[in-house]
Amino acid sequence: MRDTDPSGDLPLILLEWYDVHARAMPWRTPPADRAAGVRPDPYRIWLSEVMLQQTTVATVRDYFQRFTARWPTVVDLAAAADADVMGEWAGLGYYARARNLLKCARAVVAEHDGQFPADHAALLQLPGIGPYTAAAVSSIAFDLPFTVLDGNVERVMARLYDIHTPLPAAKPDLMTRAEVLTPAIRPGDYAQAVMDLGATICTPKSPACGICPWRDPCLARRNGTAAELPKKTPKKPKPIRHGTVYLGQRADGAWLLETRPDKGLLGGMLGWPGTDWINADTPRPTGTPPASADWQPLAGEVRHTFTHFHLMLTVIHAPLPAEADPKRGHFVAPDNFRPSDLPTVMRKAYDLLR
DNA sequence: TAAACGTGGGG
DNA sequence: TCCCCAAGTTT
Repeated sequence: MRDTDPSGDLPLILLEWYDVHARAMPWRTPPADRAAGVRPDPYRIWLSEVMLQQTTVATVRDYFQRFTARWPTVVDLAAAADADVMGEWAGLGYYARARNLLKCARAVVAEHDGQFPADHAALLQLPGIGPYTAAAVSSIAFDLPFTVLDGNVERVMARLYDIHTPLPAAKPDLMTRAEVLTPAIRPGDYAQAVMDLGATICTPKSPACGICPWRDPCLARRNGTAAELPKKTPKKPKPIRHGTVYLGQRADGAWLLETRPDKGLLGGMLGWPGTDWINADTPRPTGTPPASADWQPLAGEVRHTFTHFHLMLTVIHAPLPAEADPKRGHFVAPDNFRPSDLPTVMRKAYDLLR
């Protein structure tokens, strides 16, 4: 019976699987605790969800621990200095998330009395909270019946219903299917269960269909198409860009750094002064250094790949005179300089000099 | 709608 | 080495 008309039992089957197989995570309230009445902390759910955007669980763990140790509540985070939050986020990527994280924390304090609203529409109005995160916080933190649609859920739905429309065009259809399945009971556990299923069983390559709790109703498994779903529109090739950064250090050890403008690539992050990064097949002549000094290029170069281009970075360094008055940037005393405050591409330039 | 926006790990 | 991928949002 369930083979031919399984729709009514699908959510229940997955929740039973989740009760046994839920992965432990620092921000997660296990299903047993949740059943005993333990409520998740909306601050920690929100923080983890923002960190998890386009980022693996393994990468997020350490950042989450450091953030919650340093800023235990949203009120603490709202009071933090911008540079401290950006420095703590360094290396996680997609730095607009960190800028919006602070804006959101301050909005929660200013507009919601320091408490995240248990209201999907209100959450959606906050900076950095889009359709996914609003649904995730609503369901996981407040157990409201909203449906998350992330990469995992898209993949699971595409396979469960054998949908061959390529992403992102298929999203509305996948969302409708996901919404129909979302149960009125335990929507928070259910949301995490579908994502866990996608992360551990219904994986992008070689899915473990044999041990999947939804193996019987899954149409793609029945049709042998699971491994090729979801279809995606082809990606555009990445061009190569070239640029130069200037690593200047005074005799007292202070480094010449700049805080990048809030908009654009690495916005709001600490970095080395340098040239624009220009599309080219070969390196460009170096630009104008931030201060007069005996600049010398380093052997080798920094290679780094961003979302939409490859970068070849020439690194130039110089000792700076004590009276140097740079046109750009500011000096950071060695006691205040943490290489870990730099975004990865800038840290690579520092590592090349070391 | 499409492009911009990071990084590290796995195959 | 290279390509794909990860619990997306903003413009």
